Amino acid sequence: MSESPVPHEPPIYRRIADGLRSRILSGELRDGDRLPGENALMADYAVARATARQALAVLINEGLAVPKRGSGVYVRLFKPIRRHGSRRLSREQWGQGRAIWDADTRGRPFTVDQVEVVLERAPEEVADVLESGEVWVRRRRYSVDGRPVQLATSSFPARLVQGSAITLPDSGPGGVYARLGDLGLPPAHFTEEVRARMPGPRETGLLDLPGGTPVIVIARTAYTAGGLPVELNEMVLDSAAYVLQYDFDA
Amino acid sequence: MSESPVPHEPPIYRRIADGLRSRILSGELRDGDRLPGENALMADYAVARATARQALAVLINEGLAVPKRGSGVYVRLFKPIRRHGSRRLSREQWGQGRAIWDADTRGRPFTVDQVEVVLERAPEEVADVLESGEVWVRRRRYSVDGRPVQLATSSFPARLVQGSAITLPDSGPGGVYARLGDLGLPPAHFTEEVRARMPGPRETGLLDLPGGTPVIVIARTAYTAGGLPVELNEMVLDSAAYVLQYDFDA
DNA sequence: ATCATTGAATTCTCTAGAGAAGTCCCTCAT
DNA sequence: ATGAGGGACTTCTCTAGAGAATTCAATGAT
Repeated sequence: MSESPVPHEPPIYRRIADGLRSRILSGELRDGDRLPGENALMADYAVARATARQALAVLINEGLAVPKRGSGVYVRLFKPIRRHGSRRLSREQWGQGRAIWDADTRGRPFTVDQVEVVLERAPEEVADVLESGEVWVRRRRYSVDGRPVQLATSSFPARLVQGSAITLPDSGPGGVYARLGDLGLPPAHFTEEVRARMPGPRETGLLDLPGGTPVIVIARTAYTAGGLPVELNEMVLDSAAYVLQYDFDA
Repeated sequence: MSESPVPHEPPIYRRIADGLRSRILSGELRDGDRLPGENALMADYAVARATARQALAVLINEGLAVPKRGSGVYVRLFKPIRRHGSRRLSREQWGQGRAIWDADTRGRPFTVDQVEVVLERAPEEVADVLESGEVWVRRRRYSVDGRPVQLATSSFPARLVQGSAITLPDSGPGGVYARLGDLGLPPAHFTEEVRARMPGPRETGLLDLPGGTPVIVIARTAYTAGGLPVELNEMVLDSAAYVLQYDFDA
């Protein structure tokens, strides 16, 4: 009968989460600070353990907090790496080029953790793009400051790169693009498709992701000036570690 | 003393989730299919309700499943909209331009749900980019097929656009970019910064997001040929609804 | 000084149960 | 046929409690 004027009072765990969130966003709790844990919330709000956990899970899920088992729950810091799509058009020449989000890569070199180079049958999507059933695949993991931030899987049409250093773990000076140049197939054009989603268990493990961190997935296709696809690079990025930047003209 | 040869047997809820996930990825369970619910899992695996819920939460969190209260948990479908960064260089002219991810926008027009146009003091980050303390702000929400997919907040330096149709809810034919052209300030260059993260409660509400869906945040700055910043557009996208595409030359 | 051990604190996993709230379909009266 | 009303089923929220796994600092032995 009675229409409730307030559509719905949020549940307890949500109100606890809201309180903590506003303390984080207001700056009262700062990067790396410790949040009140399960026990503290149980005492403060007189709720059961599961309810306190649920409140913390909300913040962890939003990426605002990171749980450290046996230690506590902490406010998460965000210091992303800036990744430029097309360097050529980048901000230097455009206005002061102020950026919205802070980001430093200064003096933090990438290191390659794991490399694997194998000849494989291409899965259907890859075969479609590269117009090749057999591909050389280079899988690697990149880290910054010892922290894994990106997985990359590059595929090359086998018939084009057979015998080149692209099929070796060490692709030589200048990397695979220099080798493609040696083969008379220098990439002239790139297409990047960007998605975001939650990681699967494999990605969570390889990137050592805390809960509540999505991944950015980039599928980059490189074409020669003649329009021939020569590489498909699928990258999986820790979204907390990256800002992508793309510059283009109208 | 004894090193466990198996590093760690995963907990029950994770094994249940793994089983369901592989049934989804193998194609046995398809888009829109109903997953075994709490009660079914309790019976099948002889676990408590909370454990069954935890298993389902894993999949929901990965974006593989969507819960429908009172009804069940369903495998999620993914039919993204393709958003092009620079149309000018797009795939049409480059190879066959096969795409990795399917996407259709064909015949699904955008509609604008909500529009708000106000004069505001610019927050610090915005003021920095636009070099203006006062800005006209246009907030709107876009939907496709009645489903909200994007929030957009455009800011314009107040002193530049004062008196133009940009300050009105209906910006006229050709939109705000046409109006900037009328003012002698046509945008010539764009910079887009792209991030991904989990949504806050406001965004979850406005975009009607199910659990486990990250958002993509794009901050786009438009510059005139002279390098003057004329617009900052902050967009929040349902990541399950979008694929971004960027094309550029080497 | 350095290293190993202990113990308290913390998160993580799980059980058992209950009621609220929403969905869906079948049945019955109109 | 159409609509209203139940009733079964489902997810959602929450309580109470217990033990495992991990972290971290203090203590004690070398």
